[in-house]
Amino acid sequence: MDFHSLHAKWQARWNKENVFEPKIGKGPKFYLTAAFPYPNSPQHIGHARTYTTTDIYARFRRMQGDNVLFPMAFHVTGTPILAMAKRIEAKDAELFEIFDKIYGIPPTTTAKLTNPRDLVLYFSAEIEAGMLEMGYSIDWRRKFYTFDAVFNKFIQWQFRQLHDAGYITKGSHPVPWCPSDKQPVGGHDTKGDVDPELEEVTAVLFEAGEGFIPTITYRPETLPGVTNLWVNPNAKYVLAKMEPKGASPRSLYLTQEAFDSLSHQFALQKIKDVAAEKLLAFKAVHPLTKKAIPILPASFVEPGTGTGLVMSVPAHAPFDYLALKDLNLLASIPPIQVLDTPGFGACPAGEICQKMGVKNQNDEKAEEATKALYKLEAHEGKMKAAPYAGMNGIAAKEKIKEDLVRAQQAVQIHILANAPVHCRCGALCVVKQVENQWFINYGDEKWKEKTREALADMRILPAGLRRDYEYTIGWLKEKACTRASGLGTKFPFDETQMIEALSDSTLYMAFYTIAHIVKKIGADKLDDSFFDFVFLGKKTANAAPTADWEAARAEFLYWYPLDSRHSAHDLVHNHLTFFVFNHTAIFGKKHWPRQTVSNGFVTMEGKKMSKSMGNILPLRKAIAEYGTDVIRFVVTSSAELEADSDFNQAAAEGVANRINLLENYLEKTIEDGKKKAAGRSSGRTRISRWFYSRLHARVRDAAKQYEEFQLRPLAKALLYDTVNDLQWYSRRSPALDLREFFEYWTLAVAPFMPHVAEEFWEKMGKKKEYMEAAPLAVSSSFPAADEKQIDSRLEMGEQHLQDVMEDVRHIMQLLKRESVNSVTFIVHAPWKMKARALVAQHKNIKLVMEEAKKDHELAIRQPAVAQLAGKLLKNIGAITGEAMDAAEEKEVLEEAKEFLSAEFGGAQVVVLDEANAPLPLAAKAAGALPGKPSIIIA
RNA sequence: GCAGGGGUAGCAAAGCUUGGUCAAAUGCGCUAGCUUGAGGGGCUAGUGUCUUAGGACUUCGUGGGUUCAAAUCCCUCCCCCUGCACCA
Repeated sequence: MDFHSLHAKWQARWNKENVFEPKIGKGPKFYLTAAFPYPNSPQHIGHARTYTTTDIYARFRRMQGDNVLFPMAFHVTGTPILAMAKRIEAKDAELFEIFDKIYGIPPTTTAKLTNPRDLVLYFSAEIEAGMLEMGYSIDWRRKFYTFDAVFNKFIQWQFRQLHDAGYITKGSHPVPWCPSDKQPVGGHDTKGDVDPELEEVTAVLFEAGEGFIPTITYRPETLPGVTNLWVNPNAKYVLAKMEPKGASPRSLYLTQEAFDSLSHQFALQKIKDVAAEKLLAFKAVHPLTKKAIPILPASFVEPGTGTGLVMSVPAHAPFDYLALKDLNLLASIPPIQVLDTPGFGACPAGEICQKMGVKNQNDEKAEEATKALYKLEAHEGKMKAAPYAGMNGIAAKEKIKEDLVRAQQAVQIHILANAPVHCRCGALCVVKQVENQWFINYGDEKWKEKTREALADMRILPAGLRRDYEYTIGWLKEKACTRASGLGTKFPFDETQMIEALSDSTLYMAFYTIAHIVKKIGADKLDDSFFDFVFLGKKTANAAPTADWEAARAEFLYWYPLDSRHSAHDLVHNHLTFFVFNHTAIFGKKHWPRQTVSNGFVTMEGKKMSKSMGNILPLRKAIAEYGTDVIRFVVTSSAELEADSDFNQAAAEGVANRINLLENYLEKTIEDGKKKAAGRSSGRTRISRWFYSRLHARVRDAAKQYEEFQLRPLAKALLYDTVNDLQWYSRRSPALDLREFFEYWTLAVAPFMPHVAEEFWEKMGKKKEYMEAAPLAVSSSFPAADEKQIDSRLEMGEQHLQDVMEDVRHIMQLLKRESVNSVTFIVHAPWKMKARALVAQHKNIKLVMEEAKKDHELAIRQPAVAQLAGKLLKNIGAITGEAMDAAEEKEVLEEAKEFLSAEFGGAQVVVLDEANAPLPLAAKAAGALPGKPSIIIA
């Protein structure tokens, strides 16, 4: 089949008929959206999953008779697009190569995309083209960009609503920061695309010299065990005045590096330089014991980490222990044990170093030992000294931290856990405490409650994600909602700030409903009273609703609430939860969302797609290579909804081959149909009734599977199992009766493979024999199974036949026979069925025999019954189900005699009853069981 | 650390809720045969071990337990993946 000409042909037809541009007020509605794409590069095959899943659902609902709206738009808000344009302007070689090698964009084209707007338009056009080629049933009239003036008006209205509700707050807040660009940095701003990780640590203050020595630690609970402090003898130190919020000013000793970095977090003033030697001459005062402790040199202290000064706990920190050992001071500075851990003595750090063979502070294994000991002591270690005695490491840590901060003996500082992180500009990133930061306060308890209420009424797919939503609602707090730069919408309460990307994408589903009307009205004519009217039904005295306003109001009321929201599952913990929050903040309960559907990602030949691996398959390239319907099918059906699906060549070719196979059968069916008189075939054979029983059972289950997004089992049934059935049917029967099959099958797979379906539908001709006539598959009704044709006895019969054939082959194999002259089947005597039923019922030989005595037929052959019962009991599970009786078994075998003979190379096939088996076969015949006839091959 | 998910035959993956028909679907791969001018494609059989009559035995991360019966239920341990925000 030529998939490529198919796309163009049917997409043109759909467009001509405007099938995807629904009008309001027509029948039951269904409104669904998928997370809009971010056009900073072309889309790859992974992007196709969410939209294809959504489209399959949209097409299914349409065939169920719903008036379906599926819109889309482009999200251009935020800084990644700016960063991308900047990299292009800087002629970033790596980026040019990725575009060239992976996406086939020539460097001359890339070079032109230095303006963010041009970049957006270029990539969004590319993405749109890909979506059109994928055949998505999108209403394109509603497309917009989040930097469009009309959308800006909408978002500003949304933020004023949030503000009025009291959900907008202001405060200060730490962010990863580039001191050279003077901007917060995200993963896309850093060298190697590393995500900067913020971490809060405790800096304990030791009085020394003219001020305090702050030492950062992850383990404040070990403070009682501090014997000394460490200074890097090669680092440059300064004395600086610090004014922390809510605490009195202090003079602190820091490395120059720490001073530079921490001045972004605290108000710091340098007083003077201090040489390391000078520090080493001081004594420090232990904040708990008030004892004087020495300050010693150590090479492992990194000047750029934390404050550049470290406290020493030789009993519990391998580095400290090793450094003291290296200085030969262990004797004069004995380690002080703080935590008691099973399996360890008075100096766990020393013991673990010995156990692991760690030599000195420069040994790589020291890090490993530190982690191992920390993990152990955190859970199993018990604090020895009051007031923390008996607590484990984790509990003590929190308590001590709290106590120290309250006593102003420690301050909390933020560091980058994965430092050093470098900005693309080359500068070292730091943590900056941003003042006057605006937030959306998702921490508001009443709002959380409302959101939980909304969630409780929503359908969440996959169902297991509900707990993720609940958890997310629980831990969300203030979310910074503005940034200094980026595309998008200006923050209405401070127009120097831009609303950031996760905050302007929580309510746009409502905007879609009116997007096409708003475009007509124009941004300059839009104000809050318009949105108040359309979304909230509020009339303001100074603004009388126009016809356009009324039309917009009608659209919103018709389409809302949103029936289904789709995205990949990584958005649950932010976007999707924000989306529910914002809906509850602004709309009444009847407009709260109904459902979310989250899918996994797509891997490529079993591996995660990544730029560095170069295994990204651009969507349009894939379409050109494999065809739309093949991609739609593979991407959505090769894994369960929540799991990652895999795109691989073998699977894609497998799907294409099966489609081609079906097409061949269809061609033949159409040929045969022309020869024969039209009309339903009558007098179907057993095997063809079997085939239709299977088909109708699948069609019956299909609707539910679409509704539940069980796309993998559904796809398996519709394509793989169906093709296997077709092959068995054609093996069993010389003539095939497939017209009805194709009519049902074509419509049942149409949501998955809309182009193939249309082609098949057209080939079958306008006059339908089994289905309601409809010009296009896309606008046909989803088929309802003819349940009268479903017959489990037929399925049992074919299964029996296959079992019997397998047994014959097995016997032949054991006898090393290549061919046979005859195969004789001896069907069990009817009384055995009775005995079987008793065994299944009682599962106990004694009870079976007692019952058998009451039945004349069984009573007269008790030894045989006992023997049979013993045999059946061995595999009790095998006989709990329904079974065919002797007559049915015989009928199946008799009917298939010719077929069996052909299968066994023309052997004579004989079917006998146990009762009338000839004497020489009597022993064999006696072994016949229900479901397992005796087989004699000769 | 917190939260969620997972470990099944060469690979991928279903089964686990509701224990028995599970040596365990299905696809891929592999082996053999047929078909085809070759290849691709298609068809058939096989693909844990042993077995000259359809059988037996051992398997579903580890170690225990419950049960007549466990991949499925309970407990221990080991290992892997994802997310933890200001970033789309």
